[in-house]
Amino acid sequence: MTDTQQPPLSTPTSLPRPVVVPDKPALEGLEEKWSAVWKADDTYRFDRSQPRERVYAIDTPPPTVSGSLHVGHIYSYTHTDLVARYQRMRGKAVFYPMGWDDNGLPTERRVQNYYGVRCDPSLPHDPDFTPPEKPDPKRQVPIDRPSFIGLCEALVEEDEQVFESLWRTLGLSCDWKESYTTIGPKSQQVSQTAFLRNFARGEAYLADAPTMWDVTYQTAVAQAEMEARDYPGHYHRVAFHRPDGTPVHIETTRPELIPACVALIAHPDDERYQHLFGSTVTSPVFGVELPVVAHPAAEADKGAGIAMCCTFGDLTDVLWWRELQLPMRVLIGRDGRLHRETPEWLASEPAAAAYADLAGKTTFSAREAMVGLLRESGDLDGEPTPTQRKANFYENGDKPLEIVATRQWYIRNGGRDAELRRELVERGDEITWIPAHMRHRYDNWVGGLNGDWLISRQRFFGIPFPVWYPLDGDGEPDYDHPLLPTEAELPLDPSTDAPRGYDEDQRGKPGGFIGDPDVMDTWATSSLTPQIAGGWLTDDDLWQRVYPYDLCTHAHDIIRTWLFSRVVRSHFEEHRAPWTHAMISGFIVDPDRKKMSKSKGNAVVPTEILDRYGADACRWRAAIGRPGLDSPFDEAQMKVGRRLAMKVLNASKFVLGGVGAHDPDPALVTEPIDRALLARLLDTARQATDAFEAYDYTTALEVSERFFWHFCDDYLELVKERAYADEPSPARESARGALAVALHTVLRLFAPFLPYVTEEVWSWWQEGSIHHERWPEPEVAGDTVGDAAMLDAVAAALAGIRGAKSTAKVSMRAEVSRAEVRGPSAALEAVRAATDDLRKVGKITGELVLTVDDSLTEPEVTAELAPAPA
RNA sequence: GGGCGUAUAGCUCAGCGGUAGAGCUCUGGUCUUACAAACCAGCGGUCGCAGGUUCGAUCCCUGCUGCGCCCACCA
Repeated sequence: MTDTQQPPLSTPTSLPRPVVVPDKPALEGLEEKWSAVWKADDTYRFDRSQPRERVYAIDTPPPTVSGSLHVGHIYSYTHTDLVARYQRMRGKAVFYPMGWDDNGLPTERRVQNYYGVRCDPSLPHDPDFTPPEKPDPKRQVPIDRPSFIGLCEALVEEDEQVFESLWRTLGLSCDWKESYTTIGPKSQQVSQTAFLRNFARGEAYLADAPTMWDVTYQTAVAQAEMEARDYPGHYHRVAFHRPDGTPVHIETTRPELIPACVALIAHPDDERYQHLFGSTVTSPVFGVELPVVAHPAAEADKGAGIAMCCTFGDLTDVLWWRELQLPMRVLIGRDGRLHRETPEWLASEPAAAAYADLAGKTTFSAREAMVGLLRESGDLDGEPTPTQRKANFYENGDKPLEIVATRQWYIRNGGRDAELRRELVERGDEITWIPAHMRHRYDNWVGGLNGDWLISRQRFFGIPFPVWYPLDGDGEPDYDHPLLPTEAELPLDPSTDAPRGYDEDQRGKPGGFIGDPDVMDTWATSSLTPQIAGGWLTDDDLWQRVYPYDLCTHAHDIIRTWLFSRVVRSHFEEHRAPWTHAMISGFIVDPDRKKMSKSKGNAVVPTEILDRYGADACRWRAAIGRPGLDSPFDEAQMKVGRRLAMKVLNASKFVLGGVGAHDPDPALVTEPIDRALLARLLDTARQATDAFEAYDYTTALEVSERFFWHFCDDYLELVKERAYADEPSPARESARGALAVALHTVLRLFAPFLPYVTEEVWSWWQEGSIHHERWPEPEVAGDTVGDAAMLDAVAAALAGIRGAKSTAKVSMRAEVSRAEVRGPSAALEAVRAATDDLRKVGKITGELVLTVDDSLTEPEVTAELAPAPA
């Protein structure tokens, strides 16, 4: 490319138009002003006429609308938006829908607290229901199921409006017309259809099996929703008895489960218990005869080395029960209490009498009562000793999970199938992980699964299973032959819709049917967000244009839930991963590097921060957090972002206010120093583009910012006298052209990060939205624009002159009577080319001597200051 | 116990096989006509520890230690 050709740093401008620069540009009000314009103009509308290869589709996490937000969330959502805006400027039609995760337990809980009600599905529907005026969370009013669901729907709608307003203020460039909710009809249809297909292919199944159970919410819980927490307990050393009366001591933290004991188990190699294998013992207090068996899962160094197996105290018990084919003695009910009726294996006296002390009690109370019984019988050896153990909790619960045998729906996820597990790990390999090491989280999780994915929940505000069961002549349901609808009948609710071939009045009657009472867990729905948002089933044209998606983004905590579950569904339905890239955010943690949470009181509320510093500052802060890295919240950093936004306004005002609506035309740029600036700019755009292509938005910001500060502090100072000269000259036009090109380009480089100030400045001198402009495209540029190194040499000389004045503690306007610049010849050539500019900015009135000294790497300056005027 | 990440200036973080960088903080200075919520200049680090590879290691390898996260751990 020749000197006079237009480099591609700028696009041809539209017709000249008046430049309107405010006297006092300000950040205040920009969010309100421009988000309204973007909404009115539909600026971020998805152009669905584009073919798949020109579409960039994003699967965005639907926020839990009933939850509370902290600043970490807005950072993570900003990361997605940075990529979305970059891709849009690269010419892609960006499919960027926002969803709301509004179904499920979090919403139920919020409704319960907000209105002071609880759902009682046994109550008949009251059409005149109104919520209590004064909610009393301690005394929740029981209400019928349709009324409860009505309250849920009303409240999530309010919550969603608050969220949308926040996201709009933050400047997320979603197409709001593509929004979805996880409870809405589209989600119901997609969830139920996908479920039916999973069932038809054998990927979903109904099983009556031991299940992790939350006694507070009285629902089953999936592995992905469990977390281990420290839980205090006591070891109790308890004697079982051989037929000859010899005691066999075990240690247990859960003596209340002794009545549910089915065996004692030790490791097959444990010499201490060899003589017991094959024999029987009797349980203390109850005198139930139990086998002593060997199993390798028993650990010799744990407790007494021999364990009692109860159905069920923990997951090891489930393993033993299954592998050793032990009987099931269920003791704990769904309400977390011991059964009120005496179990049949305890029917004999005195077992039944002893059990009467435990019947109907919570596990906690039963434990105390059982210890009392053991003391009476003399089978408690010593005193219970305190211990700290881990127990599994539902992540939203506050009581340890119990294991209860229930009938539940499952989807296969490789937890019980090595081949499927391998396939799912390979799906993970299809994804480009950002950062790469996040793949390990996925692999670890898939590799560590110990059961299939439990998707049914015994709750209300969720998507129902589209399933009924026929009732036999005795009114007992036949779970082996469920009644299923056709896909065309979906969505439906089996609690109000009757299956084909039946009438509604046969519901619950012998020979009739019942509906499956359960709802799907929210992850069973959100695992289908690509399908829900992308028009699967309903809009094949859209689906073909967006699937597979280009990107999914979220923080690392939901790799095991949301990310994995979407891979599972996509694997079954489409035999591929649902996206090509997964960009995983870290957390914003508090200054002590503790995770932010509302309950800990260390969460920073995003609206306050947005109000105080502005959206651009928040986005800047988000952008300096690299993918996958946790970073501590520090308010001082917000100020830095705000300062950059302010600097953009001021520098733009200066450039445009002084030189007017100058064409950003590189052909005007003839002076070597100006051409050096363009070379630096081109290099910056290249680096920013490379970084963005690698999803490294932080580096893209860094290089752009470095250029911009250098532009402001050095270049602008250096050329302002020349650019603002009254007399027209090629030198003046060169500076003005360079300023215009630089501003035109740097605004676009900043646009993904600072959408508000860049749009504001763009409106001062350009038509249309900057967010529809093309990203500076360095790849089609020549490399002969100029010599960027010149700038460094001149900047070093300038710094030398400033340094001399600073050391002398005089004003930068102080005159220099003589200056000498020493340095390598190449640098001096650069300085020579910028002599006039340097003299002006440095106020060098006397001679300026250039002395070649090739021993130096960069210019050094000695400056003699003129005596200060009297 | 398994896995992953991380350790660089007081703080937050870049960096990189050729004897260290930015921003913030701090210190000193400057009203300079875009910006004093600004600008200019400066102070500040044996790059966690110990080995190894190399002409040369902050960077690569091994081990150790600290910190963080994920998973497992309920007898």
